[in-house]
Amino acid sequence: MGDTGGVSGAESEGSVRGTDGTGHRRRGNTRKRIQDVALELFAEQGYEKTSLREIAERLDVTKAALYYHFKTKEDILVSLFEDLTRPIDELIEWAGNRPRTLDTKREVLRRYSDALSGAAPLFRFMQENQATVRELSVGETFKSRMIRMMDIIKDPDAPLPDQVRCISALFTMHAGMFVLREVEGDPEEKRKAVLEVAIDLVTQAHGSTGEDRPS
Amino acid sequence: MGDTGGVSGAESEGSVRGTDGTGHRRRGNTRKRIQDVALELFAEQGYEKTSLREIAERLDVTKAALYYHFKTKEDILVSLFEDLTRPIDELIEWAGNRPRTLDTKREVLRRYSDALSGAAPLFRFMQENQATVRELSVGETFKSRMIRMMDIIKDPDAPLPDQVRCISALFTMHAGMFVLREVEGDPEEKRKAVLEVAIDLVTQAHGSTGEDRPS
Amino acid sequence: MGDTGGVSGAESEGSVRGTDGTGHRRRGNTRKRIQDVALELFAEQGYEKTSLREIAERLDVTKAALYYHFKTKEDILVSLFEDLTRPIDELIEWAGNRPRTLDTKREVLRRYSDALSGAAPLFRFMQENQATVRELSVGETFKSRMIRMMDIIKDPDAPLPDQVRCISALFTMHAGMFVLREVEGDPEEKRKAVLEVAIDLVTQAHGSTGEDRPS
Amino acid sequence: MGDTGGVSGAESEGSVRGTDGTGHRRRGNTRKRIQDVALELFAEQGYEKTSLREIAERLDVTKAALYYHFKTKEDILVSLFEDLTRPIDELIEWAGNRPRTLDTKREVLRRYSDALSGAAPLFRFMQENQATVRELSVGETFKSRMIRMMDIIKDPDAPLPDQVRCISALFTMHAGMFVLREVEGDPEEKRKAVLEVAIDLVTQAHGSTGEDRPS
DNA sequence: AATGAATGAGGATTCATTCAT
DNA sequence: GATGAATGAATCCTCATTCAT
Repeated sequence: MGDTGGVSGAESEGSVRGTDGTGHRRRGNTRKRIQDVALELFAEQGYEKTSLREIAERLDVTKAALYYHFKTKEDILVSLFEDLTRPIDELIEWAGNRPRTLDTKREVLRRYSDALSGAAPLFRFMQENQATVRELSVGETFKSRMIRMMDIIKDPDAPLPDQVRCISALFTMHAGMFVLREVEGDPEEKRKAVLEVAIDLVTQAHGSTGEDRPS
Repeated sequence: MGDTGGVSGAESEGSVRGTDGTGHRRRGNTRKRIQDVALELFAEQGYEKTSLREIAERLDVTKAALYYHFKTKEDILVSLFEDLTRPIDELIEWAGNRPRTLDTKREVLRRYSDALSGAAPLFRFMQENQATVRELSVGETFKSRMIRMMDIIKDPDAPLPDQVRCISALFTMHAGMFVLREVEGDPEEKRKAVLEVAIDLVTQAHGSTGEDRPS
Repeated sequence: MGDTGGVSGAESEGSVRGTDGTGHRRRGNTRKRIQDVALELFAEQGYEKTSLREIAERLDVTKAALYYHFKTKEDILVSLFEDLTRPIDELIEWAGNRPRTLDTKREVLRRYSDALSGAAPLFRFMQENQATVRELSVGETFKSRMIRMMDIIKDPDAPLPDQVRCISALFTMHAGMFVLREVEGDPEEKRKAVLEVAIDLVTQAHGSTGEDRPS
Repeated sequence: MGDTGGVSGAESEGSVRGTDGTGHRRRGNTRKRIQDVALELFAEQGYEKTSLREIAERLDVTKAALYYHFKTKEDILVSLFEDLTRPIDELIEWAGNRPRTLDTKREVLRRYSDALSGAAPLFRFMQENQATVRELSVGETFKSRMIRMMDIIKDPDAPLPDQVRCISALFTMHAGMFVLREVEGDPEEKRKAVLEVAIDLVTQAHGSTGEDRPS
């Protein structure tokens, strides 16, 4: 499992022995281990195909143990979502307090790209399990986030093709994450290429409306 | 569900000749009715969440009747896929026999747009159930179709951003189908806007390589 | 399949084209073909594991066609049983009208051996599906036949070991049919060896009671 | 069912400590209770005809409870087989380390008789469900056990009739178990009669080869 | 002499969840 | 902080059988 899949950034899975900062017998990492394994399996096989039995078996605990840490299966997903999408919430908040200039939008895309690659497996999961996720609570949450993102970069009064360009910019970034796994090349370079195209799209969209032109 | 969801174009669901109110002689079309209902439910709720019981109930037949017409649940999906993706197969074949000029690519996108909107629910389904579909036989088939499409419009030696533009063009068309349901506007106009953006993307990708320039 | 499996001795399965003796377009062999295939599958896989679908598929007819010829699945088995065990009925009748001398018993065993190898697959089936067959009508019939056979060769007042010898003689002949498939050697020779042992057993049983001694 | 059917010798079925009449706390022994009931039903009705529903109902638990204790239906049978055929494995091992004299063979038969009657219902089951068992994993296991037993008492270079005698000895013991239920008499006496006949058969087989003669 | 379409009953199996310990 | 044992509801699927044509 890659580190990007880790739920709490820095230390994940690996460091099992040792202290958790307080100097005590480190326990309490089970919750995170559950999240890690769940995310990995959800992303790999989908939400429905991943059973709690499977998660428990991988962790070598019983299903009942999962229920000590999470109220339901859905709750595991919710917790992942909350932990991992905070950067995006912050981005949305940050953008809310700024004028909707082209430069802002470009900066938004740059930051979004970072946020996305910091939680790639989760976003891949959301993308590949839309039908399932739609009837889960995170579905609503995710959708409203996306709508907020669109509000930020898309002008509802612009000509339709320009609106499409903005939507496309966002989706290109999402799709980029897993479609480009099929393409050769250094991941970081690919990310930059995707970002470049997304920025281009938004720039073009802006250009035709003629608000503030890029160089 | 619009008529585009119907499996064999013209008459769908509605026209049930024979005694329908009295007994239940609705001869011969049961197979198609199953496909129609299945597609509708698969697209709406996802593949896993749609049970054969539900399909059967909607049609007012028993589950066993479904098994008379299809060998397995997956088989229903396969049959839908085969029936509905024929136009895309033909498109791929057509494009295979042509030089890969910009004009060809644009024509491919135009035809692809038609093909897509002729089987919108199925494509929406494939998009929203990728995790599930990946381990189904249609998953492989679909993936190989997509790769063929990419071979047609994408130059593997072009700079990365241009390759991304091409991929983005394709995904914009896919995503356009269901994301734009959130946007106001006439469906046909939206389709045209999406197509315009996709063609633009491919054109730009082509331009920077400098093969054959558009006007 | 094999000729011993054929329901009516001489011509089975193979001769499809041609006339059925009257000079007409041979029809009416379907019933027999069903019996042949059913016996083959019953013997190979067991009664429960053999579905009517499978039988029908092998014959390239529909399940419904089977119901034209036989009232139920069980009925197919019953018909096989009736057709194939006639020789044994006749043997029992023949033996019923004779004194129970050692010579009679030996002759019974000889004839029994013939009868058995004339319907080997059916007997193999009966042996290997006793649990199933027990609750079928043929179960009762078969059991009563066996009891009659025992009455013929076994003396209820003989010492227990001698009674066992007689039972063993019969079972040796049954088991001989399929256990010896594991042993190398010419089938006809094996049959003779089995018969020899069976006769020996009955002879010994008789000897100790001292009725009429063999040479 | 007799105690010989019990899976773990001593206390079976009956002794259910805990509140049995009131609630349903009959802790810990559920696994064994499942085995007991399954064996009883398998032997009585056959493997296929015995549904997990039936087993569960008899135990007054849900089907799902069975799946807590056993992975599949087949697994229940496998567990019975493993638990109950250990004595025979030991016998085979014991015999493997000894010269193949007549005395050894006789001792083998004696011990085999004991082993058989210690797991009579299972052996009856194996005998009566051969067709079914053949495609189950225990089928292979059982067959290889039988072949090992034959290796021990049968000389592959002896004349065919003598080989048949040895096979017959083994089958007589198997068949003896359930065919003799039809014959009057004390079970223990019947067992001894069967053993005597089996030993006789092996002795005769040995005698004609002339290795080491009995008294 | 046979088919096409369907049914009702039941099969094994899996799942998320609960709760006393 | 976790387990062992169990449940209830649902899943896909298979089967023997029927009947109008």
